[in-house]
Amino acid sequence: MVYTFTKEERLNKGDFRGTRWKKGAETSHFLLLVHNNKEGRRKLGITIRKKTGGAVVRNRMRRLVREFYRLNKGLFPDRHDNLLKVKRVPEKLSWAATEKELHELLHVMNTF
RNA sequence: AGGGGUAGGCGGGUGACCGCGGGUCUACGACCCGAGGAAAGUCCGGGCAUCAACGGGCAGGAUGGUCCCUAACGGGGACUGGGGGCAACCUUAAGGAAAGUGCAACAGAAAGUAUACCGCCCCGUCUUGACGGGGCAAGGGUGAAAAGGUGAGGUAAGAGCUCACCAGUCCCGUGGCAACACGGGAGCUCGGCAAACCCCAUCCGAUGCAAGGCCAAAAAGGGGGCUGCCAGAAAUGGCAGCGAGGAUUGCCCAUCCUUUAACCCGGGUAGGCCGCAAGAGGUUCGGGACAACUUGAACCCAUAGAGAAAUGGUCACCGUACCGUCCCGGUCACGGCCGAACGGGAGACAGAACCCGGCUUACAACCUACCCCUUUUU
RNA sequence: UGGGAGAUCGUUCAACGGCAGGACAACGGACUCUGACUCCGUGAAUAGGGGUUCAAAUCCCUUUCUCCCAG
Repeated sequence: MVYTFTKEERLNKGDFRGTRWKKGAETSHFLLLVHNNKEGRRKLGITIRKKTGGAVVRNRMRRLVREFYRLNKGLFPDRHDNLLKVKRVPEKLSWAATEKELHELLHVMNTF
């Protein structure tokens, strides 16, 4: 297992347009959408609305999610675009709580 | 000891492992660099870039005590006047109301070339407390504001009618670069609001890096007008005018460009490259200035740069204020206080997007300097 | 990123610087056997802070929030 997250694994501007997403799993704070891509590579995109908080809060949330992806890459479906939407930000942004909730999210995802 | 004022500083540090963005090189790796004092709000100013034109006028906008600083500013400094505070100190959009237009609800007699409700005084009449004529604006009453204020003289009653002091206006003198201050004199007067229109003085071209420059795929699409005269057999060419289109900020004036030739012309999207990153820097010392600032020398820094956006995660240690425990020592007015030991203990506001100078707003904990007031002790 | 507009009862609209007013909704009463309709009445608001003025929803400054436009 390689613990990296390079530019090629990111979803870019063009990847969002005209894509039909399928709902993967949902928890109180996160929503995972997946889409079978043609590149044969696992890719990740994170979206947070501006209403959820200021720039500092949104940056911190995004970094926590990306760190989780980097360390638990095998849990995400391969050869798919993964779009993780942050519905709202928890009161306290801690690594332990985020990790726990994302594990639940992917457990639901992989059982179906 | 308590309370207050002013000016600042700082915005955790060290290490390990796993990662991210950019750059360089001997390139599957190594090395170096990688958020803030406000990066924020976008309220001002400047650099830079483009517009053939940074032409004129009107309109529009901004500023508003004086002098100075600055690249510039609506920023800063010092001083003057007004206001607040016992004081340290704070605060102030602070030009013009005899250039003009306007506004002042309600109340009140009257709200601006003053006026007379209750009143006061004189004269006349008669039914002796009313009516008529005249004088007055001191007192009452209304209002946010009532035509200088207080006291004395004066008078039929009164009034700057006269006098003293105070306030205001104008003139003169002295001091100051000036705003103004101080002193003297005159006549006694002619309110408030310009963050109402306005007048005066000073300043402002417009648009903004999604500016702008270069390269430019595929597919589609646009333009090459009309009249007159001349030349020519004709095709067509030349000149002039009109029109059309384009360019400039809201308007007007003046002005400019294009109107080619059967294949050219210009526009221009996706995408790519450039713009795109070492200076109006800081500290110390010396000179000038009350200061903002400026000047000379030395030293220190200063090279983040994406293009949907990089600085993260985990762990360990250090440790200030503070909190808790223990009971060891000291002190005691027996409430506590101080020192030591042990345990806990890093938290605020907040994320660069062309770059700087300010302003404004947000901000946990800690630290520094100076000053004022009150109380107690000596 | 740049430019512009706005914030008034629970909702939607008014208000030359001079007592914040309607409509719908809510509540109470009358009418009715009961309800609807109708009539009468009641409560409730100028986004926060500061300034100018005798007096501010209105004028000025500042903060917060919302909406629209360009690309």
